[in-house]
Amino acid sequence: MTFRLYDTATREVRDFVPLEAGKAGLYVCGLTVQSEPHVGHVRSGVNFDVLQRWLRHLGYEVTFIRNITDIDDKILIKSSEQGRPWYNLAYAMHRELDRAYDALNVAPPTYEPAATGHVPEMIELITELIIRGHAYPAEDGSGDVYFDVRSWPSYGELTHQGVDDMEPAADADPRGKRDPRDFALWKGQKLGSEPDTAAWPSPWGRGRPGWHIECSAMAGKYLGAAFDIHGGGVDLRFPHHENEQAQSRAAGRPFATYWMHNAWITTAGEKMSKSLGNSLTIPAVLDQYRGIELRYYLVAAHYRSHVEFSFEALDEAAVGFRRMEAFLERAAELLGEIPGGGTLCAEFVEAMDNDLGTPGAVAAIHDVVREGNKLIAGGDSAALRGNAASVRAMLDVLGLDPQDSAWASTGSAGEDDKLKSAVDALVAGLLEERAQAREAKDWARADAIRDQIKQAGIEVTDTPTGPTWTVN
RNA sequence: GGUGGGUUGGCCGAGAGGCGAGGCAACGGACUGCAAAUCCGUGUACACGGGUUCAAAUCCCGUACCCACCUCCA
Repeated sequence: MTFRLYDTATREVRDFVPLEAGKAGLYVCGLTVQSEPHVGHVRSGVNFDVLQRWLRHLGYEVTFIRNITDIDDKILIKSSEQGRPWYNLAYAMHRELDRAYDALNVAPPTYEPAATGHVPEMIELITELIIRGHAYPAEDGSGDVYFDVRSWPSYGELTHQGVDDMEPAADADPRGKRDPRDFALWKGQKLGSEPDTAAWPSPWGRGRPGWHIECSAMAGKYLGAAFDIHGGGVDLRFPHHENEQAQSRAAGRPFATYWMHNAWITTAGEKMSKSLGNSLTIPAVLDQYRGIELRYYLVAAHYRSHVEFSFEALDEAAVGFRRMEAFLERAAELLGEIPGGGTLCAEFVEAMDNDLGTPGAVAAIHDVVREGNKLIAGGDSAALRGNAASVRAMLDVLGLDPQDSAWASTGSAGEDDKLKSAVDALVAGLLEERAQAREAKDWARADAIRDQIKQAGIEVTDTPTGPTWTVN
């Protein structure tokens, strides 16, 4: 069975056929680093990380480019409000985003280019468009350069819209546009209101990039004129991706073969960007939940499904994930270590091949976990070994292997271990006493000891191999 | 006005013509001194109204409600 994915441009699930056998080029629109990342922002990071992992699992050599937009109107406005340089705000938020990705085990892309580092490539592309008659410098002397929508007959092809059906942008700045739908490739510096540091020299005077041009320029630089998959959030289909495709193709570059778009996460029925307080930023959520639990929550829904975020649903997801995790822990106690490289079960593979069907993949893991739990009763066995290895391997494809070093708590790990062995020594004596009471069938005494330990916040659980304890 | 997406059991969330994905919760049973965990079992779910079909949550027509995008929001 081949890998199939839903292509937004053709609106159908298609077989993935790479331009070059064995290789996959992937470009994903990353974030505009203007504020702290929230749950909605990282969904795209997690979704495309799963895509990357699946492609690698299938044996593709993946080149994954995810950009950072580090200059735009919002960054300039916000930084000015906060009284700090725009580049400081962008850099700080970029680091914040990296931390969020790390906390969710989102693997770094092959490269993460930033818009401000690619002005020459953009100028080159804009120049090409002007030469070919698809772009023009504004006639009002503003220094802007616009893409000429009317000059490109297939404009609107990605989102299946006719130019004449588009609502003319009422609020668009009409400075020197031939058509209100023309969009800016280059924005001339507004002297006085914008800092000098936010302007770069160009053939059309000092200025800064339009939004869309950066992605066309950077995708072209790192992936070539034609590449396999372009991804991003649904909101980017229009205008961003439509414009990227138009300006790239108008410059003679075939651009992406497949377009993938992830759906939204909303809260209280609204886009997070509108309704966001501070409670849903990644650092705030990670105060209450582990990164692996949040990632499981995100992966358990299909990437094209709208998710209504709630802490109740996140709670449930966390419980469901712990079922898998607890199985691996019990198996590890019996087996010593669970080997890597286990086989993926057929249902899992089928689900993943079908447009990254992570919900089905997760269900498949739960089924294998159930089998594994039955095998545990039989102690160490080849069957259990294979089963646990399989669970681990499947979780790993989803970036959810609890034993992945990426999840190791940073910094205080050694401290935790010391504390754990200290508590263990203290509890051991009490458990020994309880064991004797149980031996004598003195249940009242045994339960009293268990209650005493519980008072200290430690839960004792009896297992076939003896009692264990966990904090809280 | 244009272009898309959605409405599934108490909850989350898949599926896309025929056998009840999976998880959480609940209830019963097994196991356990009791718990916990685990396993087994228990559900007349597909917004509404028509239609097509031997068969519809799934296809078609209509209705209602919700959401997204329409030029710098993942």
